[in-house]
Amino acid sequence: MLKLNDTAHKILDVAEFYTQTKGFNAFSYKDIQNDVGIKTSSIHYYFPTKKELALSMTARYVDNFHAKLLEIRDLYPSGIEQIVQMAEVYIDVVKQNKFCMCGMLASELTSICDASVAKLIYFFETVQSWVEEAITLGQHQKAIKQNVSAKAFAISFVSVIEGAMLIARTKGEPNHLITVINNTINDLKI
Amino acid sequence: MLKLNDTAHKILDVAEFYTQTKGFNAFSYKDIQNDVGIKTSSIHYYFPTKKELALSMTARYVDNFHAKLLEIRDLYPSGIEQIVQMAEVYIDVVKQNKFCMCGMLASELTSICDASVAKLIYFFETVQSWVEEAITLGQHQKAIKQNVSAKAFAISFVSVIEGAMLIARTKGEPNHLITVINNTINDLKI
DNA sequence: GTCTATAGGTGGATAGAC
DNA sequence: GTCTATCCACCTATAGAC
Repeated sequence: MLKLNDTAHKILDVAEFYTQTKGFNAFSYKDIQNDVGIKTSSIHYYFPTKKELALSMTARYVDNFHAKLLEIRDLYPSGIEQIVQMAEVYIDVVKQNKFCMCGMLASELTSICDASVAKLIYFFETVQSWVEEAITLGQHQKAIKQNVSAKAFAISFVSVIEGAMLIARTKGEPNHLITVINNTINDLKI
Repeated sequence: MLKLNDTAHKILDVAEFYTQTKGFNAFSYKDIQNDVGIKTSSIHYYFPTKKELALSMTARYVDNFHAKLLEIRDLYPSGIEQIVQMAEVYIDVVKQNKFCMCGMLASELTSICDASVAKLIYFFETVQSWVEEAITLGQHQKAIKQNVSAKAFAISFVSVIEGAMLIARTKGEPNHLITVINNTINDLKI
């Protein structure tokens, strides 16, 4: 990720917020102007086009999210607890009436550039790999059923979270996501 | 659903196509004008506002999708085969580089009216109920594991399909969705 | 780096003729 | 029902002063 100054970060904060709450096509440079207190022309100084803004925003989000996952891995020695904590991150997102930024941009795929799409692909693969390793760890710790395929579970788990967030969103509360996560994790346990 | 004439249906066809491929916020009345061959002002004759267009489009889509599910139920006596056929419908959508309309609108939730949101909620509940009944049927037919909770499975299955469609979309091909579906259905079988 | 000013286009929507 | 004509607000983006 290129280094960004404070103003650039504030711009990305606002862009990120609107992307996760309303969608990338549902906010404008004027919205950023109002929230950051900087003119639209100054936003163009940092991000010449909206597509470039999307790329910087996505790159930063993907890096931050990955860092959060690595932090969870450091903090929790239990594989199953790592999965629970990761799920908690997503539940928090829905509690704030937000959607996963990468899920949102996946839906608005035609509005972003190829480099941003590549970041989305990398994001989902990274999260899947992280889940796969947590599952494998949990199996070594005899806390997760041995007949579960860590890889297959990881692929489905990321998908089910993304989908459940979307459905939870329609109801304005996270219960749907929480139910899906609880059922899925309970099925894992020995 | 209110009765619509041929022109209204053509307008909705185009709006539906763009919503599923690009998103509701990513097309304009001018796009419809170009594809249908009718001026934007005439579109407003049928659908005074874009939000009303969204509502009619959603209502029609939800009805059509439900009819398709009932048709599958009529055609296939096997519960497990009903699930396979339902999954096939979603795979076809992704093959056309489309996303589920209701998933798309769930992401763009802030751009539609409350009545449309209610249709989305109804849609996901309807599909879940249909899946639940197919699972219960498959269990009576001794083709699906008895220890599976039909209700819990249905909730997760709809979520996993929506999420897997979104992730498959980033790669431009349906393999991710197909993998998730195959893994999920294989786990069901006795 | 941030501003004013503005270009040039597109958005949804309306009035009124036919 | 469909058209022409038009409104005006908004959009992304740029030029150039400070």
